[in-house]
Amino acid sequence: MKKALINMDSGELVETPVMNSITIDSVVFGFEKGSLEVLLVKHAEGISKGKWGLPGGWIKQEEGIDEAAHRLLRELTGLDQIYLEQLKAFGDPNRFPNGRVITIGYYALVKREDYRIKAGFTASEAKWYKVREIPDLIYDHNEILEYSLQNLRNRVRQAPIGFTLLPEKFTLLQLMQLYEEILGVEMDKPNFRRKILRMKLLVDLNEKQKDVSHRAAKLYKFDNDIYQKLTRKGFNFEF
Amino acid sequence: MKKALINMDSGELVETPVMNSITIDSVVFGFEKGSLEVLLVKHAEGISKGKWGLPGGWIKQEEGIDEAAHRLLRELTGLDQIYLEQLKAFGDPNRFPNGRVITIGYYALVKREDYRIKAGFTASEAKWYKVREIPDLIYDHNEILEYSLQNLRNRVRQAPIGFTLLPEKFTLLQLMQLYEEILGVEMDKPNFRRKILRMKLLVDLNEKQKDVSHRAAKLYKFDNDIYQKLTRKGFNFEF
DNA sequence: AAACTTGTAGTCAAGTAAACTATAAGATAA
DNA sequence: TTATCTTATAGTTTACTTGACTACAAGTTT
Repeated sequence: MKKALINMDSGELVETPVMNSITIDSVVFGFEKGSLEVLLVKHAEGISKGKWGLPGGWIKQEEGIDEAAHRLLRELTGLDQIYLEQLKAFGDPNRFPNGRVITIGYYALVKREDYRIKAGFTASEAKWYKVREIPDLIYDHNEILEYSLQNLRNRVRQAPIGFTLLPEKFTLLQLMQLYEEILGVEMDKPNFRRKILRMKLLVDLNEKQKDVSHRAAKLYKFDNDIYQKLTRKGFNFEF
Repeated sequence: MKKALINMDSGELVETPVMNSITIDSVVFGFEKGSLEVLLVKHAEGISKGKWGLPGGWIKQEEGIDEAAHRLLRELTGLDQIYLEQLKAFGDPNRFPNGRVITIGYYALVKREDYRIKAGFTASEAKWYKVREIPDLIYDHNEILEYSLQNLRNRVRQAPIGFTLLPEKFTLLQLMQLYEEILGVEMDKPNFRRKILRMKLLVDLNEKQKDVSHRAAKLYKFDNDIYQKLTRKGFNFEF
């Protein structure tokens, strides 16, 4: 068994410096058919066997925390190079049954179309749950999820991170429904379209939807350059 | 020497569960005479002797992290019951010279008038620095400070946390100058006053400044109840 | 009393938002 | 092939908000 020994007065690491009372747990959001969903994994071992929880794990001693979050997500779900941001640390002394473990929460936004290709999981191990139908999770994971949802709702009004949840090419209606779903409000189509187009953040692809049983809508994509410029001078998405 | 022993495979704590590779560092903001300032402390021991840094320390095993942040600030500066919020965790593997230590950053907003009464420090141990005149700090504390400043600038536009930096009773001009200082912009007095009064967030105290060498301005205070209501439906302070 | 400083009120033009109506472009069914 | 349905897109109107600016009020200092 590999061990760590720490002088509690100076805080100096006396033997091998390790970092194993800290974990990372990620809330991975996806959007499909008008619903906001979260990726959960089923725990295979220990007391929490069979229960669902957020994907997560231990930080290695030589890696940064953002780095660890990316690695863990890659290991658990096959997702790579995704939008991932730190939420905050959760450290209630009793959040974890055997001893004190602090966890650093992350939230990720993924395009479901990409996930389908890269996933290394079977349905019994990882599953998308609608945010309105989340079961009882292990430890304080419900609290972390709730916090990240609240955070997402705030963030989405300050920065155009919502786009990260949509496919490369999307229609204005899809975008509007995404905002409606996240913020829990109803919007007016003409007004939404005018407002978002005025921001000049979207690029008209001069393409239309295919295989839809109604008038096809124009496809747009998100322009990252213009977004960078807008962010620097500060802006917000009040709908 | 008190020690901790941890099984690195399962993550279980084999002996006394401890939590000492995690610290807390707080950025304490204050506002005086039109300047935004940060409280720094001088390090008395170790390699960093004589250098300035953020007030911080180790989390105890049986306390929550918010709790620890409050305790540490109380111990180091005598400040109690202040506005304190978690920023995020900083965990670059090399941020700390002897071994891996993750720190959880907090930021605090205090009323300078209160601080003067409660401080238990002499000037050689703790000092307010203007944010534009911060010296070289230990470890990655400059980075943490920079991050918290950025965070403050964002937060201040979403929620009326700025009030926390002002005395109980303040004038509209003081409030405006606070925003100007934090956001680094110039504002128009009449417009600012109209905008902020329309929010109905301030209570007119029907009192005036005293001992000023010009026409005395009305004093206002911040109404917490109304703020709570406003927060629930979401609002923002764009100036 | 004049000059000065800061506080407070109001005006006006330009822009924005919200609610709503109308029409266009396809798809499907009678 | 015409009518009907659904979704996309354009435009109108009214109320409100913003930003720039002017004016004046209320004290202080010289």
